[in-house]
Amino acid sequence: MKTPATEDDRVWRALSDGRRREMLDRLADTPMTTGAIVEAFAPLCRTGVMKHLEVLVAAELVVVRWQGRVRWNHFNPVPIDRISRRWIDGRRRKMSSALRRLKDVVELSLDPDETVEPIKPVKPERMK
Amino acid sequence: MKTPATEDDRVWRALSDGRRREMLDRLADTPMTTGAIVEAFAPLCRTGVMKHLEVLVAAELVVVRWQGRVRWNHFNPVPIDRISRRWIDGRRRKMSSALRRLKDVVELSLDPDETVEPIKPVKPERMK
DNA sequence: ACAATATGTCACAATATAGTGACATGAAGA
DNA sequence: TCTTCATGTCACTATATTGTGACATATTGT
Repeated sequence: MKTPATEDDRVWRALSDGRRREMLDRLADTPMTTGAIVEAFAPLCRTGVMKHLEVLVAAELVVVRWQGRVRWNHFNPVPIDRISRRWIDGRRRKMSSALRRLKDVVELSLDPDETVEPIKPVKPERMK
Repeated sequence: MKTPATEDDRVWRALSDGRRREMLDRLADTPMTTGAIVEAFAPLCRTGVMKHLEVLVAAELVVVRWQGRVRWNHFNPVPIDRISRRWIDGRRRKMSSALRRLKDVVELSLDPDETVEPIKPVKPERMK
């Protein structure tokens, strides 16, 4: 990504990592201190956990709250709701027509001139 | 990601890049040849475009169909629908209760012992 | 046969990301 | 005060991702 990174970009990026999705999943059940998260994600080291949390906080998927020396990490569902609306719900129509097109195309693939498997060009091993 | 990468992982990864999301957005309107995509995404070079397409194909978000020497790239909405169901719809309940918890916590933050802003520990500039 | 076209592959550089260990600091408790 | 605890920051390595140019190959049209 060379553009400045929008809010949505940060959310998608944050969600692209399975560990972070798992962290969110746990935090959606209940807020946790950083230490508790570290235990839950062993053998990943504490610094590693904190880096993931940093990404989640930057995306506003996690909200931090302090209680003395303890840091509580809270899941914030708003950003996910936002990208879900913008990207999923806002495209339902497009998607269903795309699906229809795709089905047509795949079914037509018995036509000798057209293939779904790219067995046509160059040496078969190269043009996979 | 050190684990083998599941189907869902590949989808999330693919969606984490804004360019790829934009490609999908266009392909959702209409299938395109690789050349047409390259034109649309100038000044990104052809090899760059193909790498993005490769990621999208690996995630099954794009289905390829050959017609002579021309490669048609079709958007496949199924994987997005899948992660949407598993991750968004399947967590609605969790999310709304998390939101309630979060609101409570944020409102309570007038309590002198508890803060949302991490202004407590260490030197203020360091413990951001 | 030949040239132009559309695509695939390779080798490489630049940058981003994930992860670790060492060290530092404020809070809480004895 | 002194010790432990929870956390933050820095320096560094390893790996992944992104991007480019050069070259190769099949298809199409002349």
